Amino acid sequence: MARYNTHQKTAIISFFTEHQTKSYSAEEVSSYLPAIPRSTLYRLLSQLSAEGIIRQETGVDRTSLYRHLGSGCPEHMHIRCCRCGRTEHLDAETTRLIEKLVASSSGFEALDSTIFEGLCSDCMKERK
Amino acid sequence: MARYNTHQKTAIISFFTEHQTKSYSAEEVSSYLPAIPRSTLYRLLSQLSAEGIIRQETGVDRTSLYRHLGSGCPEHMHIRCCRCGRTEHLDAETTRLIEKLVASSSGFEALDSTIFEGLCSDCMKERK
DNA sequence: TTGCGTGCAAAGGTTTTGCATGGCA
DNA sequence: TGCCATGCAAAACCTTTGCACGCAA
Repeated sequence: MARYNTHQKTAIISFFTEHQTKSYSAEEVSSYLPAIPRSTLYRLLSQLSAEGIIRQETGVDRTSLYRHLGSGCPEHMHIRCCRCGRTEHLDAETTRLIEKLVASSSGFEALDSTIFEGLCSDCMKERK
Repeated sequence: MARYNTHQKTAIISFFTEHQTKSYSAEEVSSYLPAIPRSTLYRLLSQLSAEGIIRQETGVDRTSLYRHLGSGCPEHMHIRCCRCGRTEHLDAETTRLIEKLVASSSGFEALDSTIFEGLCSDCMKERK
């Protein structure tokens, strides 16, 4: 486990503390902290996830997104058409309902960042 | 859009027609059809997805999985801990309930292959 | 001083693409 | 015959890793 507090680590924690409104890709974090090389960035991102300071999610393009764990900023789940790629978001009410269902069924605290995959109405019509 | 019916395409369609019980990675399809190079395989996999013959999903490791679209084989959704990686599946009842919620909210036909990300009970405890 | 963390460069794995050739209609 | 699809190789992309050096404690 981590032992030292380096500037790099401190800088990344500060970044997430100051940016709690959304999730960021490694790319975005890097653009805010250009002095930190990618290798170190990924190492720290992974370490901070393990420490429970930030959390790692999967974005629509399947790359990682990172978010401050204490973020009090509820998001809504998305659904992406696996045929045409169209992505929409579910309303807040549905998102909360699903969170509750998942929690009571699995004991996990589901993230609001989940991306469902499915067929949109247009693509369902196309399907003979 | 596709025009020609080549053996490669026919072979892949046959593969999925005969294997409807689960989703397959490109790697797995390739092991069944070793004569088809990866580039062609990916091109056809993508084309068949667009044609609505198979569908493309995201696996736990974020690589693509492909499944016959007509598959009458219901699966259950999964939830994966974004801290420790532990993955469990939701029971069938919860899965169906969520599918209905998503459908009525978005008009999309949600896939049972969705993977939620969240914090498992152990990791929630560790979080101070 | 000790050994963990960093930085660099290179590798890893999946998926995509350019281009000349081959094969379906 | 005309054009689409294939095959090969190489690239693209995000992320990980090996290794020697630097720095926190």
